[in-house]
Amino acid sequence: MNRIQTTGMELFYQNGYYNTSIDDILKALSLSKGAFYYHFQSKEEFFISISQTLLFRKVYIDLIAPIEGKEDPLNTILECLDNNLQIAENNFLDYGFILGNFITEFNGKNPEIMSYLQDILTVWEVNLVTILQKGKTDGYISRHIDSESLVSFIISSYMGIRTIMVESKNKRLRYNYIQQLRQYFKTMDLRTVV
Amino acid sequence: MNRIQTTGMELFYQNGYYNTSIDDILKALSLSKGAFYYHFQSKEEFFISISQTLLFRKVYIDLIAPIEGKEDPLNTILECLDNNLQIAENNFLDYGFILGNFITEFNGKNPEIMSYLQDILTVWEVNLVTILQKGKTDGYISRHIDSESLVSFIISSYMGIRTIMVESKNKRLRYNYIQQLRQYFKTMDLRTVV
DNA sequence: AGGGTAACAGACTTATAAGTCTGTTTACCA
DNA sequence: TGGTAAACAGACTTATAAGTCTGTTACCCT
Repeated sequence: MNRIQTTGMELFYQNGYYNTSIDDILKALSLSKGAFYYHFQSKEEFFISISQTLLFRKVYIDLIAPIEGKEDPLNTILECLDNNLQIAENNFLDYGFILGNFITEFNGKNPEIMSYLQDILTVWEVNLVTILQKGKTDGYISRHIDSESLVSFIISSYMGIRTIMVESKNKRLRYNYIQQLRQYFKTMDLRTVV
Repeated sequence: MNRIQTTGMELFYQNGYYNTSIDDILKALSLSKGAFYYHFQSKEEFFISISQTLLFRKVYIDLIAPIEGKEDPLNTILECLDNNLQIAENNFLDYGFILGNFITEFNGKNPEIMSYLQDILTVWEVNLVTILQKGKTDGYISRHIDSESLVSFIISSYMGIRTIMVESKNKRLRYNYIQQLRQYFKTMDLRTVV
C-alpha cells in the first residue's frame, strides 16, 4: 500500500495526474487492479491520500523542517532554498516543484484537491511568517518589514525559478537566483547576510 | 479555422492540454470532426499551431509590447506586471499564467512542444534584458547590475505569483508583490522608483 | 491442521479519447 | 447554370481510461 502511494506520487509528479493511469502505476509495480481498488476507493481518493501523507511530508522535510526553530531567518531561508535548488539542479530528471505543479494542474478542475494542496502551501507560508516574526524580535530583521508580503514574494520566486530551471540548461540560473534573493534580503537585514 | 484555434487555446488554458479533448473544443463550436481534421493533422500539431500564433501573440501583447522601446525600465516593468496582475485579479475565472501553465504541463512529456514554449519565454527574456541594458546606458540603472540575473528573478517571481494568486482569495497579494518588487528595484535604481 | 479473512489477480464493462473515412454541403467561377 | 473543389458532417475504428466483480492465494489465529 505504501509502495503504491510512493510509485503513484512519482508517476503523478513525472507525468501529471491526468496523464498517468492507474494501469501505469500498477504496471510499474507488477500489481493488479484488484490490489489497487482493495486499498483505495478511486483515483481521486488515492491522490488525496498521497497529498495528505507523502506530499505533505516531502514539503515539510524539504522546506519547513530545515528552517524550523532556527536563528537568523534570512540566511536560513537562503540556505534552505539553495539546497533544494541544488538537488533539483543535480537531478538530471527534475520535473519542477512538485506542489506547484499539482496546484497548476488542478486549478479550476478539482476544488477539493486544490484545497488540500492549498493547505500544504499555507503550512509552509505560516512557518515562514513565523520564523520571520521571530527574526524581528530577535533583532535579525528590520521591524518595518511586512512578513506576509515577504513570504509571498519568497514563495512566488521559488515556485517560478523551479519552473524555469526545469528545461533550461543554464547552469548559472540557481546561483543567479540566490544572488538576487540575497541582495534583496540585505536591504532588510539588521546584521549581515553572508 | 481561427475560431477553432481561439476556442482551443481557451479550453487548453482552462482545462489543460491532456484534459481537453478535441470533442470538447468541437462541441463548444458546434463543429464536427471532419472540420477539425480538415484543418489540422493532429491534436499535437494543432497545439503547436496555436503556440506559434495565438500564444506567442498573447505573451507579446501582454508582456513585451508594453515595455518595448520605453524609457525608465524598472518603472515600466513594474507597471506592466502590475497591469497584468490586475487583469488576472479582476478576472473571476483566472487560470494563471498561460505560458507558465503549459510549460509545467508539457515538461518531461513533449520535448517538441516544450521547445516552442521555451522559445516564447526566451523572446520575453531577451526583450527584458535588452530594455535593462538600455536602461544602464541611459543612466536609469546601476551598471553593476547583472541584467540576466535580474530578468530571471523577475520572470520567476511573476510566474510564481500568478500561480499563487489563482486560488488565493487574498486581495492584497498583488499589491504586496508589486511593493516587494518595487522595494527591490529601488536598490539598483539611479533615479527614483515612483 | 483448518477455517476465515485480508490481500491480491485479472477478465470484464462502460465511457471516452484520437484519428479515419465516406458522403454531403457550400461557394465560386467559367 | 452546372461543375469542381474546398469545407464540413458524422458514423466508425481502435485504443485506453476508470472502475467492477468473481475467483484465488497467502497468512494468521485458535
